[in-house]
Amino acid sequence: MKKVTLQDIADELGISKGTVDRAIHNRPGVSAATREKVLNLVKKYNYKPNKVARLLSLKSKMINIGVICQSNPAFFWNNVKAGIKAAEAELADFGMQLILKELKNYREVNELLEKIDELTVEKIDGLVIVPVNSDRLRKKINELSQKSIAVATLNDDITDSSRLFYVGPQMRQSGRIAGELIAKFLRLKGRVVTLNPNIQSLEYEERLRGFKEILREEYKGINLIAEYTFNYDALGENGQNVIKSILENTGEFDAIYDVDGVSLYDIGCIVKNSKKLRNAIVVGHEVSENVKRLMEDGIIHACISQDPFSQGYYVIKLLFDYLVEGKKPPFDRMYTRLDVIFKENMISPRNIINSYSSTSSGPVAGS
Amino acid sequence: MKKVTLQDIADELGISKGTVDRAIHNRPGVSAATREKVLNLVKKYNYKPNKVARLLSLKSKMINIGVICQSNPAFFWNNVKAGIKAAEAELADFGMQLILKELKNYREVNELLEKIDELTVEKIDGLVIVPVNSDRLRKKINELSQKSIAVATLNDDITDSSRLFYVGPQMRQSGRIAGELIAKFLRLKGRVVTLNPNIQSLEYEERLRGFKEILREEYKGINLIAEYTFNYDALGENGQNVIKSILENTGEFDAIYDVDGVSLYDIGCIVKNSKKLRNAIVVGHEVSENVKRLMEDGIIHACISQDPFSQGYYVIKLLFDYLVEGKKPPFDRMYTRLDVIFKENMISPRNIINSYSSTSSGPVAGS
DNA sequence: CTGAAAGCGCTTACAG
DNA sequence: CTGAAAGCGCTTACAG
Repeated sequence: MKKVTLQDIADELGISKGTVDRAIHNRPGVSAATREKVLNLVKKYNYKPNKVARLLSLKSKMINIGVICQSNPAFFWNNVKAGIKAAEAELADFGMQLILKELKNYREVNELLEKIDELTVEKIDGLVIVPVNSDRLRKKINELSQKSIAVATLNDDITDSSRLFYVGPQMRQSGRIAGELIAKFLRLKGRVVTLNPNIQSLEYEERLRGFKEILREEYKGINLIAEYTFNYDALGENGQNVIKSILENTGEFDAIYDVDGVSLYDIGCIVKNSKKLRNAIVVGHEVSENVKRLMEDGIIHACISQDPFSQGYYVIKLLFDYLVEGKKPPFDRMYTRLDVIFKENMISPRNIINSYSSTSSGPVAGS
Repeated sequence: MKKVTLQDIADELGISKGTVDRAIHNRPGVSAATREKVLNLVKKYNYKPNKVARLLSLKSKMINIGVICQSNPAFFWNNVKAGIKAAEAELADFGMQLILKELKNYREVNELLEKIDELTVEKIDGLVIVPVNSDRLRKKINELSQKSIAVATLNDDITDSSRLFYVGPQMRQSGRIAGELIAKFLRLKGRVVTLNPNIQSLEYEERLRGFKEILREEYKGINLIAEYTFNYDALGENGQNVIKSILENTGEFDAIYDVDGVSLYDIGCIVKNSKKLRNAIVVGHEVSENVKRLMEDGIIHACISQDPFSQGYYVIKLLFDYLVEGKKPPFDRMYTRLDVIFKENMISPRNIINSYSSTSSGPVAGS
């Protein structure tokens, strides 16, 4: 009934706990014969080292994790950071130390490489980054793994690199959801316009691909009548007016899919303030406080959220597990939930456990 | 830089760690003067006892938690149990022992009371139940708290009892979401029929209340043209035919809201197999494998899920925290997420972190 | 290759 | 009211 301990196994074999420990963790300095005897008993009793004891005794060697994350848009990355902090709070007692850096610029490889170098000077065991698609970064990641610094990617991925695992959304799927929502809001028949960000980003490309794919495959009654591609930020002050007149001059349509995760509020305002557009159904990504207001108004019908809190939380937890146990996540790509957010399930009451704080290190209540 | 320990504080004051420990945890046998000195330093250094060390030393006194949960419908309660098991796996090393009992009958107070008595014989520190609305149960809960057994309610609540906290859904809100979904699927205009379970249940009543409330307040274009109340199970073999003919004879309508969480598949089948009903939009609660199939077919448009995994997971985590730290959850009612499930975000790939297993005791991958 | 011992940071009988 | 010591279960230098 009582759980088997290291001591029990040592006693039964008449050897010391030290040796049992060495055998179990495949450390050098145990004879093949002894190792086998130990492993047999371990299997027989299904012995698992007690984690609490293990972590306590491991405390002497702190584990350092460096994180470099984005800062914009704040409504999104603040939630990611909240997740990171929650994991930090939990794991501090387990011997983890976190160094968090934020990028000033949006997806700029030079700044990213600089910060990586700053962190490696501080002797880190693991690193979390939001990668950009760059060969210099690829090379850097490979260098790091040479030095056996484990690298995890967060929110976006970089192919053909030696990064250990990815935590983030299923990008294409999130565009497919957008397609399904619009199709169902239109009772399977209608015309839609997409607004595409003019930024090179795997995420945006994949969303759009997913959106088109599902309309083509399953919702043939929905016509994609126009795609407008522009860099909303670059339009500056005039942005709203420009987009407004483009949309108003598009002819009849029923819905707008806004592909990026930053312009949704502005697009919503355009629709709200235009008699002609007022009845268009708007679907987009990520819920900011401003977006919530437009959902209250009924202007934005639904949003797809990629659970930023969990992204931050789990990338740290998983990396820590790897560094402590040598245990890789079960999948190369660990996907976070894609939540469909309506007015009535916008997470607002603070007592929602979307994640929750606890002694024994559960997630902390999200933003 | 280094974290302050009990020893550090003891050294600085020239007293023993034992005394510091006693002062911090408000245990008897410390002079007021000493206690004050200690607490001052604790505040100064913002000292928090190391959890890992604490739990390891606490191991001697195991904490026993009894859980009595439902078994039907299995597709729902299996997920709840998966959450319970995940919490158990995590907390076993922290000194928690779980005794899980399942009820054979659906919400039957006698069986529940029996099981409670069985558990109290085994000396439990905490108890989790799915309550029914009964004065005998109320009395029993009060008895238990007299004996300082902490009781938490799961999935359903019981008012005016001394239960410590509730973990489960926001019932009324989930009916409101159903209303919003149907309204948006119908472009704010149409006729709806509700199917109400003929079972006394706070949950069902509240859902229906929420549904009607939101139609009245916000979606005035949606007409509730009929409410059918019946006990689907009691109809037996003929159930489908009976409901089918009722629905077919109802006159024109556009959508069906199925209020309970068990009949959804059957209702979907009825709609699927009836020419007349085929175009009705179906919205309901909880996603079983069968329901998934009808979502694939496009028969069921969307489901509302109350995150059964988290219900099981967090009720255990929170209760354990209370028993170990004496720390009550921040809210009397801790709500789980209400997820809106579409075909494209049905959680199926196993690498979705809807929760995830980790060393340091994160949630385990849900079902 | 193996053992004995010290240590991780906290808690708790046991003495005084 | 307070201290010294043992213990939770594992890991790791240090000897041999």
